[in-house]
Amino acid sequence: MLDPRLTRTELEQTAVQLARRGFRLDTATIGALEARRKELQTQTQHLQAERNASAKAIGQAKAKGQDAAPLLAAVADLGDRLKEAEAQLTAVQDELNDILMGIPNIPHTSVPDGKGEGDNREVRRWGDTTQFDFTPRDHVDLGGGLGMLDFETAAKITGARFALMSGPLARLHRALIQFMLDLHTSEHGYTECYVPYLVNADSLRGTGQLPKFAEDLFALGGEHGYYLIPTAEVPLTNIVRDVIIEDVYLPRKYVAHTPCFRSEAGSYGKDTRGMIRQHQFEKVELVQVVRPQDSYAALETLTGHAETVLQRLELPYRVMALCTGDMGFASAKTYDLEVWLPGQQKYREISSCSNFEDFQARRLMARWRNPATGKPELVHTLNGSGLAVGRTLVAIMENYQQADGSIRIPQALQSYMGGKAMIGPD
RNA sequence: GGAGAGAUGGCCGAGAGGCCGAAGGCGCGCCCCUGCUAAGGGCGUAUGGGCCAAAAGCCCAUCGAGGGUUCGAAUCCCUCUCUCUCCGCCA
Repeated sequence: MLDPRLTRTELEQTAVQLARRGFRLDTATIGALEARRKELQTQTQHLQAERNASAKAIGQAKAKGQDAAPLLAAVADLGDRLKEAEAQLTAVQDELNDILMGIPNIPHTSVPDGKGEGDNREVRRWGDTTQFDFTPRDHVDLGGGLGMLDFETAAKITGARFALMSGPLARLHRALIQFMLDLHTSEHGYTECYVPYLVNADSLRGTGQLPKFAEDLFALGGEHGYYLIPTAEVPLTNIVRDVIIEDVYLPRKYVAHTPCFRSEAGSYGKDTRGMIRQHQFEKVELVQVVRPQDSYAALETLTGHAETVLQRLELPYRVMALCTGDMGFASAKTYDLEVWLPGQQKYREISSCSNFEDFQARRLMARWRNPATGKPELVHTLNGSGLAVGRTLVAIMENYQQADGSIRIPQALQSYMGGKAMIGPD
């Protein structure tokens, strides 16, 4: 959520900044609602003050044994008028709040302008694209050939967009998770967390998935109304919801491995082949909660932490600065990491690292006590995939494949694979 | 699933229709006193919001959440959430 002060006093300037990302701010409606809100709030508070004053007077009169009847008569209709005013105020505030909750974050000045994916800017590139003296296959053929990756059986068990892995490939998938967690905890200073995979609506509102993106989520029926997490960002970032953090405890750096569940509504013909886009996938997620003045430096280091995973695995990638039109709803600035996939002859997204500034913090009421002012102020939140495990597995399969369909195991993972250096058809 | 108890400020804890944004204590901050080992005194110490150019000031809201009763609710009534104890069940 944006600072309501922006839509109260700097409405036009805010509209200009939001237009950069293709969002049209309805300034006429907001301006009118704000004027109405102000009027109703003033009126309501006057009536409340009147009620408080007369209630006090009645109490004092009764305490002195005086007749309170005339005082009571004077406020006879006050309750009704107050109730009416409060109802109108609530209605306007709700309407305004609905609009406010649907406004995306303002892009940082360093974010390149653009409409979509094609306007993203390459920041740097690491490694050369893998060369083969045979025609490289994609992970679906490779996994199928090994008999360790099976989409048909997964479709029988559940449906489309699920995968069944088995044997050494399933172990490699698990090894990746252990490797990433060990790297981030022991070398990058993150605190490992185990978190709930089911969350309530408040948590999803806090990080910005609700109310606008309900169709992307899997919702559980029943009395609880819980949702399956689309990313560990939700439980990890919500650790600091409604919390005032003392300065000495900043920055907070959390890492968790979780499954992620996404309905992928609206992506029907996209990436239908293989493990790239699944309803369920594993991800190791990095979250940082930092002082506002530190958040842009933190975005660079956090992105670097995710890059380290790719470098240790010796997977070629590039870093893209997302343009204004391609950024997520809550983000002020995002870098995507794209890994080279020989099967597609393309760079594909494997991590997304974002600075949300105070956008999430405001919804979360996540604050720190600023020693300079002594007051609670909003923190800045960041997160990034470190990395998407399924896609990392795909990248390893495709980049480390041999002519015979076997797959070499990257050096960094061999200790997690019981010393094995190769996955072959046996 | 059954039975019971509870939720008050940074923490502990009182309060049982008006004098309560809330006693008292602890902690924390500032000031004073005293130098002889560890104390004494004073003051202050929640959050969000409105009016205002801003400050000051005034006002509103908040005692787990939401509704209700009342001129007036931390206090009475209803619903929900969470915590604890006992029993059952369970990985």
